[in-house]
Order: sequence, then C-alpha cells, then structure tokens
Amino acid sequence: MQRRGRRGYGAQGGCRRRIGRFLEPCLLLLLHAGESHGYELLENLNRFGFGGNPADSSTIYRILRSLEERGFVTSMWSEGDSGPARRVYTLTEEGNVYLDTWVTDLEETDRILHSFFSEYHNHMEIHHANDGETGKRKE
Amino acid sequence: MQRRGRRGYGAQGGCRRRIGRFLEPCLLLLLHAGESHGYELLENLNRFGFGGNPADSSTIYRILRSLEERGFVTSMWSEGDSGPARRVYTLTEEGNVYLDTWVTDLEETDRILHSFFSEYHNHMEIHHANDGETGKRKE
DNA sequence: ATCATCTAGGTGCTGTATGCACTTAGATGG
DNA sequence: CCATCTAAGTGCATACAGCACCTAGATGAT
Repeated sequence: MQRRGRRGYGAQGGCRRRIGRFLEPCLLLLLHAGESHGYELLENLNRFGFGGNPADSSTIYRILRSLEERGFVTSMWSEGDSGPARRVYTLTEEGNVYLDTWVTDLEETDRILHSFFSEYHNHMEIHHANDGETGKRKE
Repeated sequence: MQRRGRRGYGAQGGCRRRIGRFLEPCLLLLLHAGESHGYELLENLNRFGFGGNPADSSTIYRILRSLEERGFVTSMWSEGDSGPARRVYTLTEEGNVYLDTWVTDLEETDRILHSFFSEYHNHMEIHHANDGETGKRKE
C-alpha cells in the first residue's frame, strides 16, 4: 500500500491521470511562450478551442496562484502601465519541467481515451452487425 | 447570463468538457455489452488501460448509484448465485443515449487535447529552432 | 466449530476542482 | 460624478475521487 499521496489526487505534484478541462497545462504552455497576466491568459485560452464554453476567470486566477505556491511560476506587479495593476507571471525552470510532465501525462490520457473510442466503435460495429443478422436493426 | 445549470458542472445531465478519469462512460460502455455488477465492472475497467492506476471500488459503486438515480441504468439483486448477493446493473435506453452524448463530448475533448499537443509541439519546434540560431541548443 | 479469506457492496471523511455570484479598484470617457 | 472597461480577487456550493473503514455471505483450512 504505497501511500503515494496525502489524500485525493495531485496533492503535492503528481497530476495523476485526470485532466478536467486541463487548463493548467494550457496556462503553462502560454507562459512558456512568454510572461503574461491572468486577464490576458484568459483571452488566449480560446486558442485551444475553449471557445464555446470559456473558462471562468476565478478558475484561472486560482490556478495561477496554485502554480506560484508550488514554484512553477513567479509573479510581480507591473506598475506604470495603463489600466489597473497587473500581476505578471513568468514560468520557472521547475514550471518548464512540470509542463513536460503534464504533456507526458496527457499523452497517456490520450492513449486511454483512444482505447475507449476503439472499444466503443468496435463494439458498436459488432452490435449493428448482429442487428443486421437478426433483422432487428432500428437505425 | 444563461444559468444553464444549478451549480457546478454536470448537475443534471450535461457533461461539460470534463473527463477526469472518465470512468462513467467506460462503465456505460461495459454495460452496453451486457448487464453486470460493480465488482465485475471494476475488473473489466482494466481493458481501457487503467492498469497502472486502477479505480477505487468506492468510486465505481458511487458512479453506478448516480447513474441509477438519473435513470441511465436499472439494478436488481441477483439471488441464487454463489458468493454474496450482487446488484446487477442493466443499461436503459436513456443510458444508451447518454453514452452517445458522452462519446460526442469526449471526441470534442479529444480535439481540444490535440490542439494543445499541436500548439505544444509547434511552439517547441520554433523554440528549439531559435536555440539553434543563437547556438544555445541543449539537446 | 471457528477462523481466515475471498467476494461484493457500501459509508464517512477529506482534499481538490470548478462554476457562479459578487467585490474591489484603477483608468477613461461622457 | 458616474458608467464602463480592465484586472484581480473572494465566498459559497457542488462535484469528483481516493483512502480508511464497515457489513455480510460463502468457502476452505485447522
């Protein structure tokens, strides 16, 4: 009984096969391309196809804070710009590594997802073929 | 402000771009192949590649109860078999439709996931190419 | 006969994730 | 002075998932 986490998942670092809306790696990737602040990141998230169901700003700000607590990004207030002050985030070297971990993990998730699709389509093919044999097809 | 759910996500039916370990659709698919009970479903989940990090039984039983509450499966106790009584679940027609909804949703998730991979690899290519130009490549 | 173990189903608690409503505040224009 | 936009945040409720633990029938060993 390994006891590899305190409680729940991702308690200290490992993202264990769980993507939710996987906003965290998207934010990390955007920050890999250059420092940015929450409000801007929120708008850039649409690049990933979250258009129809955009992320809530509170989620973004909370993820950024959490990333900072874990040392994956650093932040400073940018003064002197127009508008209200911005908290500008920069990816750290640890954050860079963490992004790669995320990518590896998501690739594994992708494999599982495709094994689900494969099971689904394979099963449905057999299912419909049987409908054909017995003349019970409904579609 | 549409107010399309009570609170949170998936409150009444819509699974909104969120897969977690997507155990729910896996269970639905297994039940589409034929009625089964929790303990057996738990073992068959390995087919989807959850081998290294298997699901907790409590999660499975709770998902099955939740599916029943929403009318996607029905259950009855099977007597007369060997061992302790089993609660045998059967997919309903609504559950069948719900499975298809899940598949459509997961296909959309898959597209988003791949747009992430595409952004990632594209960005890393440019990033490493720039390293090459300035002679700073590390790999 | 009694005890350990396997099968099967379950509850309670906790931590994490996320959406919605709402708040704070500076900047800008009417 | 007020509305609005930009920007960051908090409070609350819900949802999901893992771990520990419990109940109880069946089965085999001592």
